[in-house]
Amino acid sequence: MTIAEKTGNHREPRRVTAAMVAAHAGVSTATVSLVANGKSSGRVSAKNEQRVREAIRELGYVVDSIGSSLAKGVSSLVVLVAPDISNPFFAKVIAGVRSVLASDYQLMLSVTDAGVSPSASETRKILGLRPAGLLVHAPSQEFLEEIGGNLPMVVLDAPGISAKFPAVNMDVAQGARDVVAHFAAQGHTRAAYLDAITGTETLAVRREAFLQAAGDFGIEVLPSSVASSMIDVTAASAAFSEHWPSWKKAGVTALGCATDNHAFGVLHAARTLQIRIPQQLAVAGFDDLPYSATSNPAITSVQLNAQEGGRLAALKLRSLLEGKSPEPLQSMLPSSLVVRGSTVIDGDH
Amino acid sequence: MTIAEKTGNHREPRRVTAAMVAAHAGVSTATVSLVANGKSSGRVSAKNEQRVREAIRELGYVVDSIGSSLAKGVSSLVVLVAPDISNPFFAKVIAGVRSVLASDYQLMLSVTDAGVSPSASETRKILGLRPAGLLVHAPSQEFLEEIGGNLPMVVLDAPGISAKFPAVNMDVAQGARDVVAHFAAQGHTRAAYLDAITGTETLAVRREAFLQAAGDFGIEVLPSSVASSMIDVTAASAAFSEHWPSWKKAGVTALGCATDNHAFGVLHAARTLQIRIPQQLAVAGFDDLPYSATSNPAITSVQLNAQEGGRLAALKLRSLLEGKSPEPLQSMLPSSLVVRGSTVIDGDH
DNA sequence: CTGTTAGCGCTTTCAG
DNA sequence: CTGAAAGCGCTAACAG
Repeated sequence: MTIAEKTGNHREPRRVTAAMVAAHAGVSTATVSLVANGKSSGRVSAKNEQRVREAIRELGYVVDSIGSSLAKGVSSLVVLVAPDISNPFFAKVIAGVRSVLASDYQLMLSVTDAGVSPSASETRKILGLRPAGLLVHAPSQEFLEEIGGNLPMVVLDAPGISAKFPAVNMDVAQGARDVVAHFAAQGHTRAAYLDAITGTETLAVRREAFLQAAGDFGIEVLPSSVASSMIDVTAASAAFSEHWPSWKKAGVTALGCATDNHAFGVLHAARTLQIRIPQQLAVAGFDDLPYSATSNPAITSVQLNAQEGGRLAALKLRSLLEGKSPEPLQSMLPSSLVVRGSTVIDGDH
Repeated sequence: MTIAEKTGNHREPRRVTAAMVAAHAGVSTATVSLVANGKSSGRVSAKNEQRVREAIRELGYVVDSIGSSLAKGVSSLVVLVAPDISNPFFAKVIAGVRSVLASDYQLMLSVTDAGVSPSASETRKILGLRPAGLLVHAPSQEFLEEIGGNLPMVVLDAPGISAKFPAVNMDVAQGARDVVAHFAAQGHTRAAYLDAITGTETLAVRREAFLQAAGDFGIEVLPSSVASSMIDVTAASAAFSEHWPSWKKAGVTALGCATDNHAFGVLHAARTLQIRIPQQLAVAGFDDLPYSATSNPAITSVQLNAQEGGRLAALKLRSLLEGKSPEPLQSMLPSSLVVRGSTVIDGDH
């Protein structure tokens, strides 16, 4: 039977229930439940277990997660809440998470519009699924409040969060300082910063650390030299184009970007505006996307270990779900600055 | 109360049930259900409806999706199955989908390892959630078989699928022909193709159309000039590095890539190998990622309208969910070749 | 070891 | 118009 033939007729295929399996195997549904959930050891006779397994296979029975969730009060769903899947950086986080969780839990991604944490009503819908746990990437403060502490949850990339909360962070502050130090070493004395519009903590930390370090290194960043745009190449490009004239006038020769996506937008605008990079303007970003190494020029960027972050966060959640307390409760992953052609003429290509 | 204070105590917050609302409003749960689901018109008195609404607000009641799903036999979940979220292209598809579905359905993304459709067991888990419908991006044939036709479903980017099936496709074949025509116009006579390793139809179509068009345009593509790698900048880079010596020997001067990600890998390797692009090798890809315009050189690519594709697919699914038949059943979105510096010296930058 | 039973929270007939 | 009641499929006590 081809797919085409099956089309259109969405008739409910008679769902195989535990009761059917029980009848088939000549046992009770309780026994079926035990076997199907791997809780049979020492509670079901070998003979019955065997029978049930056969019946399950023959009938193609799969535990209905809805019924199961309702009975248990919780599903086996782990929801990964991410405000910015468009960021390729994020795919690595997922890979890390999957490597730990895939076998025992069902991972689902809750998607929102670019750069935004779920709204209150979206959050409630997520909670309505009764997930076993939540993995939250770069959440806004409001979102965390919304969730409250009544669900096993691990946050990733939320530097502002209390130390009592299971979390995995990237040392973006150090990254920002590295960027500024690098700018200073290159002799820059006036810089600008292109921020992202979003309530995300990690981005606030990047900006604040950048500004602070600038002060420490004697690099001037005028208030008017801090702009922001959505995390989007096009939006960043537009924002930069708008601000460049005044920045140029103010003597800005170096630009820190909240993300590599922003840096890409700047590169793009720079071509149109005939700005030579890095000679006229040095540009650095965060995230070190796979594309950042091959752009023109290649982008100097703060590299973050996304996959390891995802893996660690998933491990912590796993502990939580098993009733243990994650050890250590919080982890901080180092970041490192990768210097390329967008900040130095002879940079790594 | 701060988040920190709430930490650790995952005590079950007493869930507000319909029964509690009913008691509060002095009606039955049936009435609450009616009102909560907006089915009250003409079935509940204005007075009672008012009371129930108040009670709902006061208690902060939210319909429990698990209980609801069990009773109805289906959830309000729409699962978007995507084999390659690492592709920024995909974020646009999601944006399109959300614009149509967000308000009435709950959208969740099922993630897999890069480039692979869900395994049979993963598929069953997805089905176990009893989603209202499925949106499937670039599925493998096996996955479609697995699902069967017993669930409202719309596929995106699956050119091989039967015409009877609701689908939205991108005209990648035309795109491939455009690439070849472009190569021919530039005087190339020997080309290679860097394919993706995955069971995805759209990629097979890209390759076949490329090879076919090459024949038509008198461009030779030796069997040994077709290589493949995972959809990943690093993997593509390695694959290209490995094959380049023999391709070079064979006189290859143009390279078609299955995706822009592959093209990025090639660009990357080309730097190391000191291959001048496009003088020595012209490189073109598919997807026209946001990054493709700013790479070095900028990548000539087949542009696909991802967001519109997502929107159309969601509209079709919506029809299906409302019991209607999508009109038209299938849509084909045009593609267009964007010529840039990776294929012509004076290309668009 | 095994089956019976009572829900989980909600929707939906079906009498009143 | 309204409420009582019967499930949806499963799990967890609890008796045997």
